[in-house]
Amino acid sequence: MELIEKELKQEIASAFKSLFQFELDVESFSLQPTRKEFEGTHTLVTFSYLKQTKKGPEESGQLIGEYLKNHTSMVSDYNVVKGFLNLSISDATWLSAFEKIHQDERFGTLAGNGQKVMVEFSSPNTNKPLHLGHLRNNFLGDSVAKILEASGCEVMKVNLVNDRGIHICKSMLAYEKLGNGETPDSSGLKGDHLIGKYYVLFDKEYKKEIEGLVHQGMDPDEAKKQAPLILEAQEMLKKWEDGDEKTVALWQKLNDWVFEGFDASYQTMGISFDKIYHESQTYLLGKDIIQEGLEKGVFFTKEDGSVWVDLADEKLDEKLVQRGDGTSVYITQDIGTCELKHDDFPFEKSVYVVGNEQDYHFKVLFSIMKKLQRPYADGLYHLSYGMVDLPTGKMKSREGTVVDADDIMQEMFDTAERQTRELGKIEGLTEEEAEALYRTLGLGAIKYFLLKVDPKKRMLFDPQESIEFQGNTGPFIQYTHARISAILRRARTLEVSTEFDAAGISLHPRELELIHKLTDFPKTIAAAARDYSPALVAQYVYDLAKEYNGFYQEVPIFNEERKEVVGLRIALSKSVAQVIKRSMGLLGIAVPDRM
RNA sequence: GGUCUCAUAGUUCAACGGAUAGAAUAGAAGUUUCCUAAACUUUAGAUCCAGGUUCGAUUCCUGGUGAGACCA
Repeated sequence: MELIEKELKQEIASAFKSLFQFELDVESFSLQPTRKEFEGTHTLVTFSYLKQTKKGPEESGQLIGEYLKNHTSMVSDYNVVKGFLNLSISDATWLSAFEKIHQDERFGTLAGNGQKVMVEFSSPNTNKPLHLGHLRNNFLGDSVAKILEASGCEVMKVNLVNDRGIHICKSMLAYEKLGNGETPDSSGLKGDHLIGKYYVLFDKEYKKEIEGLVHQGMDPDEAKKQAPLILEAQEMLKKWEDGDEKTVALWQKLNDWVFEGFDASYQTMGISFDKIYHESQTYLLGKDIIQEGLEKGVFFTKEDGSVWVDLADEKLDEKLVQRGDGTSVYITQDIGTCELKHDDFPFEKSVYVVGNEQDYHFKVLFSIMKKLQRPYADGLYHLSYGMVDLPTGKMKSREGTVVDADDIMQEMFDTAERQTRELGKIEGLTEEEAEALYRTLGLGAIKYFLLKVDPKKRMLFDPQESIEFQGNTGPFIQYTHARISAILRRARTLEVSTEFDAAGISLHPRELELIHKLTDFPKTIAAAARDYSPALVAQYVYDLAKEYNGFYQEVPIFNEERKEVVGLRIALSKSVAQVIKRSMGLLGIAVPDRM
């Protein structure tokens, strides 16, 4: 499927066999792209094979290069620089590879492999709205799911909502005690924002109480535990767990508002889930598995009755899995939920998109599942991502110093609108079309910005400067697509043929480079799926778009005198547009036909 | 105290152990009678420090420095 490269590897393997009587494993060696300053497109590093060839690096390269040139029509030329054998592929080979791409509507989609993969992401708390960190999480999860699907997996996207616990009780308490009974309708606030407001309010009042107690001479740590508000919140949590009607009703009402708010945000983001789990339904799970673990000797009990697992041999220390009074800790319900998820959707792999502050937690969880001998334990994967920093410092939701997800997206839409108007690009568009375009561009910008960075690294988000529409950005790629669409429209009105005759054409270096990039698409999907890395796709599509812009600038596409060449270039443009569209689709980004 | 991440141009990001460490942006200089200038071309600028492994280290190992997270 990887066209050219795979065949070339086979030719090289047979060269090794014939020249050095050595069986080279086609899977185990890789070719590198040739650096720009040298002739050729594929490079074999011969340093690695000197033992097999029993010759010097340059002589080995010469021998292999000469053999390939004489024995296969694929290789048109070669050159050797030190231990690097640079190969040039014949135009005919490029053209026939391109012809396959051009004719394949679904080019890049890998054949189904029957593998089931679950991807869990988003996982919001219902006491506050989504923020910038959630955007990175949501876009990552959504994109990884799409990439896995394209690589041939059957994917199920799930969201585990944290809708119970002390933090929700804080919002509930503040709403009841300090609120005036306002609703999303009466306040004009989205449900999640309304509840978030009370969460911040709780914290403010709570801090006041602590200060007061400390002022009276109480130890600060003690004051945090003794403040009346926190005691009340704990009382409320207990009532909730006991099923107190009034408390549950309040909880239900506020949660419903929050979910309405979340749904609106998800819709704006353009993401969806196949299934939603609620912690209020799952928080008691896992206890039976603790029992099972005790019986199997995976866990052990301490004097106070608490249950532990010893992971010292993995440098993970001892970890509590159940308290002395028999109540659960976080990991208990995660063990149970993991099992539940597998019962619902018997996956080979399960990906958790969760921030890197939980690295330790997931190491422990996965280790426990292995010790419990779950057959799927090896397929569990924590897609850990770094925090998104702001220039002003850390985000703190309790203090209200977060960048709100809805606000950011709105800001992006506004920026897109302003820039589009400034460039005078809305002529001929209806109001709705223009509005849709702003959204497509704004969303493309923020998604691309968050996805192009290696997930595991922390990244900086500067609302003022970071989001640009020039350079390595979503809109740059979207623009390239729109530009090609314009060319294709023009081609139709001119009734120029997009057919091409491969015979006797000598490819322009820019064309060759473009075809080369196109043939890399399936390889990119495979790599991105293997590493769970949308960043690889982003990098790929940026390179492709950039290459196309260079091509566009340098090579005339509409040329009345050489129709057959023109046809080929239009066909090439069409394939590039198609691959851009598919690649951006993997990132969850739409590409407009005009902008 | 223990464990885990990260460290690259002024800034934001790249680089299966490979060639002269790439982009973008900000800076300097150019390109629109011709398919969309949200574009293109030219230019200047970087691997935290000290060892080790080898034909070759930004990458792997050890120690240090700095930033961050987690565990009790």
